[in-house]
Amino acid sequence: MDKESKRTTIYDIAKLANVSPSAVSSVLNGTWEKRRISQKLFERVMKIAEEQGYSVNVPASLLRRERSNIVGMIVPKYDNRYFGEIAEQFEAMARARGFFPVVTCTQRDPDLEFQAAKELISYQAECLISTGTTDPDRISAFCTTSGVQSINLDLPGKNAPSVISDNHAAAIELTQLILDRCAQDLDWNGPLRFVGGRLSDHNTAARLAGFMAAHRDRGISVPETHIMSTGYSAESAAKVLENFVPEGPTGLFVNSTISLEGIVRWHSKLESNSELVRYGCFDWDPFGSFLPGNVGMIEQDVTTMLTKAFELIGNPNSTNQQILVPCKLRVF
Amino acid sequence: MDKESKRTTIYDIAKLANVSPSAVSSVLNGTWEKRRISQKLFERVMKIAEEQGYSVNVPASLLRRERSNIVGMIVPKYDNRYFGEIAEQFEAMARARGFFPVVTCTQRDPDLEFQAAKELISYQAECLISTGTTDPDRISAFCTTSGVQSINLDLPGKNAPSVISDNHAAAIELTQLILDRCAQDLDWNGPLRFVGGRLSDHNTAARLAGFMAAHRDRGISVPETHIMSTGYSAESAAKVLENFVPEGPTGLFVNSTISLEGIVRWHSKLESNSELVRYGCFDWDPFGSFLPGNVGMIEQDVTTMLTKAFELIGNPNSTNQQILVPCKLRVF
DNA sequence: GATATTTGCACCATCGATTGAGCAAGGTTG
DNA sequence: CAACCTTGCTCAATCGATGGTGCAAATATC
Repeated sequence: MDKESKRTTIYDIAKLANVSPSAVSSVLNGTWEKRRISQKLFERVMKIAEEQGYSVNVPASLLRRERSNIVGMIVPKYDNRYFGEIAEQFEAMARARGFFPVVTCTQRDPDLEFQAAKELISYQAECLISTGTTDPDRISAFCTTSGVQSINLDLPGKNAPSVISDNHAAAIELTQLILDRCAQDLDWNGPLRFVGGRLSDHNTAARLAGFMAAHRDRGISVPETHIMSTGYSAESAAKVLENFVPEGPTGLFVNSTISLEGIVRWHSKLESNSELVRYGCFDWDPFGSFLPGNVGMIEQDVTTMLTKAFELIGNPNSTNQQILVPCKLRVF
Repeated sequence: MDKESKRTTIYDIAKLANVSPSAVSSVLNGTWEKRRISQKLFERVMKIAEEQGYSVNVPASLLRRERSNIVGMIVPKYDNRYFGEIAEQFEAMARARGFFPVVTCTQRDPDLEFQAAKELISYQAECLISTGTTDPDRISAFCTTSGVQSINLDLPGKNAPSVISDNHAAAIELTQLILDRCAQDLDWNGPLRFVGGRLSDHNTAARLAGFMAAHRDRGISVPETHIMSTGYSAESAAKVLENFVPEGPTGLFVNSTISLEGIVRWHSKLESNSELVRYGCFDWDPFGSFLPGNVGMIEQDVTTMLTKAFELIGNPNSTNQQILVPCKLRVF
């Protein structure tokens, strides 16, 4: 109880119960029956342990055991529903499977991502899930060297199995929806503009490909100036449209909720023709359906993605395949 | 490189470099100069360590050292900007201060909260920050027994210092804003309705007190039926208003973004008089300003709250005080 | 050139928990 | 009652890293 009092150990309890530390250990870690400790001693030790507020020293325990049960996850941001849900569900699912989840947020910074990965491995994580990581291959390579399993989520990599959304298919659906609504509401047939994201990133590329394919299917050609991918931030999305004043019907394919913030800001400030704007967004937000002009959003299937990811954990013969998970189109 | 290859240890490196493990250890943990290891040996060991992809076994290291530098945080949800920012900034600030942050999300489940707290302590966390915890005192009590510092964030407790928003003052401001807008836009003077949250929870109580005070200041009495606190969920907020059809001007004080979802859903489905509704929300969301009828939101000052919290860490003579942090009113 | 000092490392106990091996007391079997 | 089994524990090595202590070899001092 002193400031100086160290946490109680099995040795303290052993002394109090007048038994050996190994007996205490087996009581506290559940192997007491296998080790033929009497019920009576079990109860005595448990009582003392509770009185003393004992809790295992996990690091010490880890040192001796073979498995850590720690599963690490790297997430870029917590500022949207998608990553928030990934983190939340990952933790819940990991716990349900007897793992100890450790999630860390790396701000889309490749160096921080790598650094955090190394830290998680230092803490003896058995598996590392890299979510939306800018440079997943560097992390996977390091994991391989360290003998740690790694899995990519959301963005694929070459050095580890990847569970990602079927961006291409969903982008086609979303593009069709926006085009349909533009035709229906505005009597206008595109082409749409593609806003947000990074062309160098796999997901943006796949979505853009779907976007183009949907246009191609309808015989609509998209001028290069309509591809406005300037990164993942509300500011850059607002900026790229700053000087764009729609002179007639306009349709936008918005690449993320973070870009959507910029779009909505731009849209709300339009002095004219704002009612001639329709857009859809790849990613879901609970307030999305109340935004004027928003015709629908893509909700990625986090539960299925994580389920697939957990199926890979501890499965050493998994190849570096890409597992595509279909998305859900939410129509407003 | 085998599946079976254990991670490389200082002993492996020692063998390869033909030196003692303790020399390797001091090279790798930075104490080599103090321990008078030659520059030459330093370089030799570092080279081998890199080639072998060595990374410290933190648990083993922790076992021997006195400090773990682990700071744990419990967060209820990642489904809104407030907690998302808390988690994100906590991690960044902890890293900047040389700590290893571990955040875990406990779904507003008191048992899970307690369980997670115990786990974090087992992992030798030096300090535990309980954010928005239903039963913080139970956790603080356990921390005290275990000799671990604990700090409450967002919701106060009696057994540990608490850093919380000045809910009362901000609620007064928000209530005044909504009342002003109702008067201005609708020529109507309240009383407003108070929706969402739990009356048993300190923040809801403080906000309600502010809400009532602002009404009292203007000589407006609030009927009991206007207090509609039915918990933290969009469903319950929508449900409590399900059968309420405004017959004239209506003003709402919404207690959280999660409740706001329900409110907006209700509002968007109104068949008449929806233009006679004004509301404000205690909590900020980037899409909030685009929601029709929303006159303003309270943004809690996460950075200041966390700064205060970090000032408490390692400060044993901190009393179980409540530190109030002012909020920012965002007017739309 | 003898002594003192510094340099450069190795040795070993230790942190707390785990676990294979071992052993004494009591019980069973023939 | 001897041989054997079961019960109920204890002993001691071990996991990987750390750091106090010690000790040769190299260098400096007079």
